[in-house]
Parts: sequence; structure tokens; C-alpha cells
Amino acid sequence: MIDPVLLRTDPEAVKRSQRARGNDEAVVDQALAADEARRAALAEFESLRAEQNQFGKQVKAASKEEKPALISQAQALAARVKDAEARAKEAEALFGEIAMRVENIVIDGVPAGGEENFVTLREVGEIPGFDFEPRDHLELGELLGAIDMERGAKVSGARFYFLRGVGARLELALMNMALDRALANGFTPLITPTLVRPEVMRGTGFLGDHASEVYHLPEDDLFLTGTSEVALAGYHADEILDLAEGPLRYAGWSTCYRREAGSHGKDTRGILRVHQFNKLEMFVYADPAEAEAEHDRLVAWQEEMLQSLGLGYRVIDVAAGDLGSSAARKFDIEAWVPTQGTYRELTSTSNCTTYQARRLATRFRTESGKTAPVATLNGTLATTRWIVAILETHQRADGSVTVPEALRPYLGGLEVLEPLGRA
RNA sequence: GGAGAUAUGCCGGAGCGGCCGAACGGACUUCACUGCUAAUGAAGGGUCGGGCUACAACUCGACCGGGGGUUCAAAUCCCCCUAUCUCCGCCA
Repeated sequence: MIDPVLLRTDPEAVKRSQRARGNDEAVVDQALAADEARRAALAEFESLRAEQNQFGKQVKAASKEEKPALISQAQALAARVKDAEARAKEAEALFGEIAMRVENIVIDGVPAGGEENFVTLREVGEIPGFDFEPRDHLELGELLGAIDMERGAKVSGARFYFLRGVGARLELALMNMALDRALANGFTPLITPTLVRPEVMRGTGFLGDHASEVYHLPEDDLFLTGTSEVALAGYHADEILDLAEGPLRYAGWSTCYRREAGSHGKDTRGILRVHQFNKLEMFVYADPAEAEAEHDRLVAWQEEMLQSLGLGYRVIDVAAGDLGSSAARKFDIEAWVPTQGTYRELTSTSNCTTYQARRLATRFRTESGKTAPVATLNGTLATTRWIVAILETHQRADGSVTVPEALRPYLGGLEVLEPLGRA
């Protein structure tokens, strides 16, 4: 939800943002009109209500003889109040509905346009070169006995898999390494529910355009989360936080579920795009004034992870039209995947400014003592997909894979993953 | 799965259908007093929104788990939902 005051005082800014996203700017005028109608209806209801409250006092004070007449008057008034209240509620709901359609105000400097209009901020690390024909991650995964897609499909269908042996260990190692980094940076670890109520799913903005991405359990009216961001955002819903000591940082560890509807035929090989995976997610509640600086910190922590793992990558500033509805700016880090000859997204970090918090009623106490919505930010610190880049980048001619040094402590000192036949 | 109880402000805890935004206690803030800490005395507080505006003051409305209803009037009566607790059963 955008700030209704901003809508009222600077509708041009809202329109500009809508344009940058390639969204309809007519909703801004609709929202403006709905806001005015809402306030008018509210004022009418409230003045009638005030009159009714006065009446109540008179009735109570009235003598036996006066009472019947007063009550019959009050009855008539009560009917009008009820009517006005209904209209006010309706106007309120209409405004809410229209205002919800306006996506978060894009931060100045975010490139306008669609998916292909991103700006590359920097490229870091080496693009690996091989003096042999590199194998893709699935071939390597099968050689190592680490990834089993066939049995995944047998048990659960397409886009499901088993991680086994060093594959399973590799994922846990990655997650644990990320957790240690998070702890070192002051994050509180949180293992989150992966089934959430509709309000929470809606509050985080995932039931808008991305509704078809989300698994729903109709029997229980619960949603399977595609990221722990959902539960982490809901964690402090309806609360007033104390941010005097700085931002609240959480690291959510959870399995993530995505339907991948509409991506049939895309990335069907291996574990690049799957229905279920694990992720360690950073989530921060911050003073809006600090949000952009915190966003930079989140990217920096992500980059440290990628660097430690010896992966070549680029950081991109995602274009406005490719942002989720809650994000005001998003940086993706894409790692080089040798057999695809291209960069693929490994992490994503979004600054949602106050958009999510306003929907979920998460506020903080400002210096003046007033409450104001917090800013929320999130970013990936590790996820199953990274295995793709790690295997491919560090492979050797014989199908073995060198374990990046930083990861070795989490694999019991293992330095090389050896193909099964030889190990 | 069955039966019952509870849900009030930062916390504890009252509350007859109008006098309740809500007693009382604690915590907190401010002031006074005490050589400091402590103790004591006094005062003050919530959230959301509208009007008006200097985002002040003022004023109006809403909020007693959530949603409906009854009534001139509901924290107080009725219905539904949710959560928590206790007991029985069932299963890890």
C-alpha cells in the first residue's frame, strides 16, 4: 500500500512511478477521486454519529414523559447513521481496493522499462575458462551421485529432485555457511512456518500478479510460501517496533515452494528451476531513512558469499517494470553459468520501503514519539540453486569438483568431490 | 475428534446496557523532596482516522481478540470465526 498522504500531496510522483513500471497511470486519478469520496462520506457519517451520541445523552437525562418522543426521533436518526456508516465503509473499501492496485513508488535512479532494461552495476570475479568441454551441473551432479532428477520425478513429478550424498551435504554446507555469516552480522536466525494464512500472503503482496505462482491448500485455506520473506514480513505484523538500537535483522531458514506456472519448457534440465528448494533469507526492519544504506549492506553481504565461493558474477539494478509490486528497488546478483554461457540469478535483494509494512501495520516509534511505518528489506544469502554455479565453475576435466576453500569446514574438510565410480 | 473455560490498555486485573477510553495495582515519563542510589509525594499518558492546521493546540469519530446482529444507546446481550488453557479420546 502506498502512502495515501503522498497520493494526495504529490500525485505526479505516483504517476511517474507507475509510468516507469509500465503500469496504468489512470489508477492514480481514480485513487485520488476515491480518496476524496471516502473522506466526504466519512465526514458525513462522523457528524451524524456525533449528533447521535448527543441524543443518547439526552435520552438518558430525559424525564419519563419526554422519553418516548425523544426515542422516536433518535430512531429516525439511527437509521440515517446506519445508512451513512454503510456508505462510508463502502467508500473506504473502494479506496482501499484502488489504492492497493498502485504498486510501490520506484526509487529515483531505478532504470525504467522492462526485464531487458536492467543496468549492470559491476562485474566481479573471473569468468571461468576450461581447456576441456565443461559438463553441465546435472551431468556433474549425476557423476557425483549428488542430484537425482529421475527419482524426483518418479516420486513427485517434474521439477522435483533428490539431493543425495555430497549433494545433500553441499546444500547443508552452503546454508550453514550463510547462517554463520548472518550471525556474524548480527542477524537473529529464525526457522519459519512455510504454511501461512491468506492475510499474511496478501499482505506481502504475493497474491497479486504472482498469485498463480503460489501453492494453495483449499481444505485449510493456507498457502505454501515461496520464500521465508512471507513469514518474516508477517512476524511483526500489527506491532510497534523499537528501532532505537538500529535495524532488526532476521535470517530465515526455510524450504520454499513455487508452482512455476507459465514457465513450462524453461530451464527444465536440472535444479535451476524447481518446485521446492531451501533458502536462507535475510530480512530487515529498518528506519525508512536508513533503508537505502541497508540495501547496500545486504548486497555487500551477498557479494561476500559469492566471492568466498569463487563465483564470477555481476550485480544488476533491476528495471522498474521487472520489480515485484512491493519493491521500490531490486538488485539481483547473477553468477556465471559456464555451460549456458550466461549469467543466472542467484540472489535478489529488494528494498520494499514502507509498502509492505503499511499493509501489515508494522510501525516504529520515531524520535518525536510518533509512530510511522518501518521499511522492510529482504535478500537471499544462500539457496539450492547456487549448487549449479558451484559445480559448474569448479569442475575439473575428470568430472570431479574442487570445493571452494570457504566451504570446506562445512563439509568436514572435504577438498574435492569425486565421481562415484572412483571414490 | 468430543466437552468445557477464557480473550480488556506496556503488564497484571476490575467492569450494573447509558455516568467507560475504560476502576485499581505495577511499569514508564515529568516535577518536587532526599547528600547519591533507593524511598516518598504530585502530575501525565494508548492506537487509528477525519476536520482545522505550523505534521502544534483544538475538535470530532472509531477502537475492550476478529466479524456480524439486537437496541435510541453495547466492553457489557445474541450469533459466527479465530487463538489460548483444561479434561477425555486418538496418533506420534
